[in-house]
Amino acid sequence: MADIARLSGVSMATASRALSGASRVSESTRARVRRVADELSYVVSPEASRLAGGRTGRVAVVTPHISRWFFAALLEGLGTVLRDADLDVLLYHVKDAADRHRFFAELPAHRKVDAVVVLAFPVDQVEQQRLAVMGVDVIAAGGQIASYPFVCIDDDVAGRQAMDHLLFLGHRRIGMLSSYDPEDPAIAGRSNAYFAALDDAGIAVDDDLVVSRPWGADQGALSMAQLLSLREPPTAVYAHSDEVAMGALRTLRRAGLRVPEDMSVVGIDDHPLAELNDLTTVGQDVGEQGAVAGRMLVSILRGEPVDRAVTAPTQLIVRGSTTRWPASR
Amino acid sequence: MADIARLSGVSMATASRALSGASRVSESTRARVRRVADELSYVVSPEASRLAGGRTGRVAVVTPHISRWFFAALLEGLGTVLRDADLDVLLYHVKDAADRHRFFAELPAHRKVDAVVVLAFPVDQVEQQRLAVMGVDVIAAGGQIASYPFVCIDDDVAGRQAMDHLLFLGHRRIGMLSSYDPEDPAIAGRSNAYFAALDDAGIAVDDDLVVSRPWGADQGALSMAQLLSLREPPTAVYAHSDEVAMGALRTLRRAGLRVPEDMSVVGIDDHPLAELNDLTTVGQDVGEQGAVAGRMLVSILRGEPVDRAVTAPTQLIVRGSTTRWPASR
DNA sequence: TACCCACATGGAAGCGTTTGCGCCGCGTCT
DNA sequence: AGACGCGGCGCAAACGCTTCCATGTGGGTA
Repeated sequence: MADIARLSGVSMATASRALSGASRVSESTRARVRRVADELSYVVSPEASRLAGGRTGRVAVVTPHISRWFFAALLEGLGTVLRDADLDVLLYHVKDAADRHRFFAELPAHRKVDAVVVLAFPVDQVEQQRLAVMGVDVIAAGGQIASYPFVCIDDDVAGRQAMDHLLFLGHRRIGMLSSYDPEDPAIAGRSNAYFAALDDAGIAVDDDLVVSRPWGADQGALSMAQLLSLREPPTAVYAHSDEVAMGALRTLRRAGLRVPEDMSVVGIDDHPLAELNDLTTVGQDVGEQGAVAGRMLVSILRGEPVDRAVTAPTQLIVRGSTTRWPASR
Repeated sequence: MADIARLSGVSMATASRALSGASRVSESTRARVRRVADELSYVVSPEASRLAGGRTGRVAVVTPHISRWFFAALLEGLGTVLRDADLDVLLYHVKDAADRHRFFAELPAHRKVDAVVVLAFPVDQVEQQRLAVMGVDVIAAGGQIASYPFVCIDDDVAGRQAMDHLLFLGHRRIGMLSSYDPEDPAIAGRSNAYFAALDDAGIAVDDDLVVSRPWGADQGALSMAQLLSLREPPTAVYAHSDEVAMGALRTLRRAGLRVPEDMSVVGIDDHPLAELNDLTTVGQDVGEQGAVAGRMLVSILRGEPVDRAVTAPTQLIVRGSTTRWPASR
């Protein structure tokens, strides 16, 4: 930087101010310095810059999954906004309990970022305290954590949309393909919706119709099989996510059952491949949620006030996997 | 750091040495300093550390896609290895031509990383020169760039495995669902394999059987439809990727055609949902490729010599979407 | 026993910015 | 016309660490 200051005939102080933005420098000086810097393709050292007092310009994103569509889409939306705000994304993949423990114990992002974004997993009290020692802002995307600002869908609502659709179609015997995932908070809401909808419709819960397995398409296939092994299987199933529903679809196909005539299936998420499978689902715009989270974060870093909670809309998307019961002919 | 030096009764120089690793410090001193640091949950400032001379401990990963399974899986494998090596991942999503141009023009990662990993997209001469001004190591994963060390599958081989399978089953009239993607280098090899396989089998190419569209399941569906609009459709189709193949599967299902009896379908990649659709494919271990790339990178940063090219194995995975032609009964 | 050496440690000079403070000169207000 | 205010700019002190070089100590060697 000393060089470029000399070459543009100003002091380092002025050069710094010229390059770093809105301080009190004349427009002409700024332009000159900028031009010199460009010619030498010079960029300020982020380390030195940060050291001298300032932000790191980096944000940590911690996520339990990367290759799962939902998380990747969230990350994508988030990344776009952060990039536009000139923030770099430091990715922390916390894939299992061991990683998780290590992450919170060692806080690898400590002193490296201005904020952390937690993607769709709950953070317990102890972990929140650890996060607090980093002394940075935290927000949650795709999942809800009371202590931090967050953006996500309302799982109760989404679940109700799916269930009410099934009920409206005349189904009375509805199975639930429930997913549990130690890292995923979304589940409770989606399960609650099932019970609430049934309750409102005056239908008693049949425990046999609720099957719970880890998340995953293959697990969905197994869950569906379990329902098909019942003396009296359901006429429709509500899956916690599209991947699970797609697994169920396979089992149904293999069993020679017709969808939707013999069995209606509804999922949640509107996964890109859901359309291919003609799956009725409750859609959400995951990328947009990531983007909203990104914008919130930028505001927070600017010191502006933000909503502590934003709920993303969900909407039933009717495709060919659901129909009236008994099926009209 | 001054604090922890004082508290452990040593100079800053010694404290620094104790914390940073293998310099000449007595074991007892080191332990004492470490303990004090832990108690105060102190970590060295990466900025200051870097500024004083040293690596950034960061690696840039630049990728054209995030939510596409292949890229996410690559990233996942890569991230795991880099994390174990105490390297942070800075994610750069270069989603379109504009992003791309901006990335190479501004080099946002300049001075921020020790190395950059390019995920499965070609970098032209001019761009390579830009990368060179960053003065860091570059490697490619999931795609091949002659100038840099890389790890990826051999697309010619993978394509041949798929095509030869179809040919072995007796198919003579084989369609190709080709994907083009300005960002994706893999395509040429997969197309070449088609022509080479046909040539070796003494079958003339019928241009009508080759349909080329942008990547994507929905595009695959359209491509398949195009083949079905032929006077004489093929008896089998070879898709450049599983997503495309799954799109084709939908079209076939809608057309009331049976797979594999009426039409065999083979893809490439072994996408997680391929199994659900009982899709025969040529599998590759994408996560492992990412991991290998990560290990290569770590070696390079250590100054160790590495292979400039590693080819990941691929293998035909036979499922239910392919069968003999004419179909036995 | 005297001397050399290796090893553990301390002192201090940077590393490349940002920024508080002060200085200078010009336009304005009275 | 003189004093005041303010914009534009330079000086130099941090920022928190690493590392070169010097110093002191104990053990081994002749």
